[in-house]
Amino acid sequence: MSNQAKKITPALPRGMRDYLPDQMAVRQKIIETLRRVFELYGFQPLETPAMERLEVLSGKYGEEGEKLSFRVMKRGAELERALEKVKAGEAPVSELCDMGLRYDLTVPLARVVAMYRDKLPLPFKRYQIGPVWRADRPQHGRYREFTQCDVDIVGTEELSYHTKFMDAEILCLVMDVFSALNIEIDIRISSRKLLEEICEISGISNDKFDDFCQALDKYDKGGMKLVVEDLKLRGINLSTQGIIFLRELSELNTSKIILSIDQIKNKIVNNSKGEFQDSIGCFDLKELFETIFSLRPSMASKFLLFDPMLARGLDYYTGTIFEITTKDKNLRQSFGSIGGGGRYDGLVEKFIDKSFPAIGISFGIDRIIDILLIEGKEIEMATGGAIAIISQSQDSPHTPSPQSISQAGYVQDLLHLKGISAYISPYYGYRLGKQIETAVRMKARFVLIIEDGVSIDKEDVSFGIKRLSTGEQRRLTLDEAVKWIKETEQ
RNA sequence: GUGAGUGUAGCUCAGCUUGGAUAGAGCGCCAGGUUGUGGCCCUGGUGGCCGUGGGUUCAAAUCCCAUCACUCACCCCA
Repeated sequence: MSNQAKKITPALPRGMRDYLPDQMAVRQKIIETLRRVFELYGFQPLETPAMERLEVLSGKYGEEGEKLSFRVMKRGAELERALEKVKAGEAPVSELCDMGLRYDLTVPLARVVAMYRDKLPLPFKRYQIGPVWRADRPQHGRYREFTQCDVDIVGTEELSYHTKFMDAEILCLVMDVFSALNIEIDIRISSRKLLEEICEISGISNDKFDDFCQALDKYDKGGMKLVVEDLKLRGINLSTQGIIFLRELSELNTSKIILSIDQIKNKIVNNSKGEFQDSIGCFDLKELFETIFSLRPSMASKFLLFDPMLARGLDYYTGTIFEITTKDKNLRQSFGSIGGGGRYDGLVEKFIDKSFPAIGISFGIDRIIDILLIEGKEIEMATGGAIAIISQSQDSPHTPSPQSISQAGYVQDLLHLKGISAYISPYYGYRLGKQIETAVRMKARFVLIIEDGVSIDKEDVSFGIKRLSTGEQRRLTLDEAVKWIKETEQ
């Protein structure tokens, strides 16, 4: 009966993926590398639910983020009631939903800090790895469900020096992570405070700041011309002076970082008509770069860039911002950024009446994996267990004798006790070629052959053990086999 | 949300322009060659509502319309 029923098409939700065992091996290895670095720096793991109450999520990401959030409908009677209200025009459609899938891991962290502020040590250094969801249109390197790996420090205003130090610590960690992964990257760094100052001097009002940032973000793609055009589209007409100022900034040679920050400071002070005596953005950035240069001199000069044109999209950033891309231009073009983050001092304050300085980085694990695979970096293959137990005898076709099976079970149990993964071939009793072929396909590293008429309860009984990667076969006792298997583990 | 492209076997694709008889290939899968030890080779076999619905026609994988799905670009980002 059931086989006549209409079949359900096996398919995934758009933009979401399965990770098959081979892919999982790669993922787990990379995640392991990251985790190791995080723990070296003293970060602790955290997990939070996939769903959050809608009010926790909303109002944190900006208009675009709002649109791209997956929402979850109310249920039961509550849904009925909301439906009535919406139909009657008494409530907006959004009234039908009360929860949403998390859009990133930063807002949930802010919620956690707000909820457990008395229990958590400050500064709170945590990492979190898990899926986030965005209702984007998928493209290469862009998914609707993807794994984010966040490392954040939530500090306390009482420790004012450490508060500044946090940014440098996060950036050092980023450099260490990519060194461990052996990926060549650039870290572009700027500051929202600097952008605010630039925005003001260019003659753009404060309420257009987000538009200004998003327009500025276009610089990478189409230069100053595109930025000006984009600003126009957003209803911002720059004064000639403003355009000249921005052009000067964009053409600034930033190869000498500290020097160029000083130059920008001067430009800001000069262009401000006496409004600015100094630039807080520049001051902070200079301090940050100097700190990193003293912590990790060689790495810093290799990876760090100062980019006054960097903007970043999320609303909640308040200070230092940065973005990670590969040095390889093609990869950079096709994947975009593989990580990014910044300072978000005001986020916890959206929940409670206390503010916590905080900074974090988000690694785009999926893109990092894609890049490692493209670059052909060697990644350990999955193994489906050390040893497959197969039978030489075929008592009656495909039906091994109870005696033969109990021998296999006995051997398997002994191997397990010695910590060797071992399983009885699903084709146990089929012709040998078939059993070996299957063992290869199931990614076993060895096969052990139970021969006809062996009494295996004797101490010194030996078996044919074949190493599948080389084809080498030896006759060994179980102890010797265990030794061989362990030797060949890398 | 806007624009473009693609849907044919488990997978990658050919065929479509110019409609015509049992819709092909490679890979995979299954069986055998192999009285029993995988990968190579050879032989045979399995496998298709040609995305879905409608239209044109004596006749549609092929032409037209609609629809859905996927891919790419924009947007935005990880």
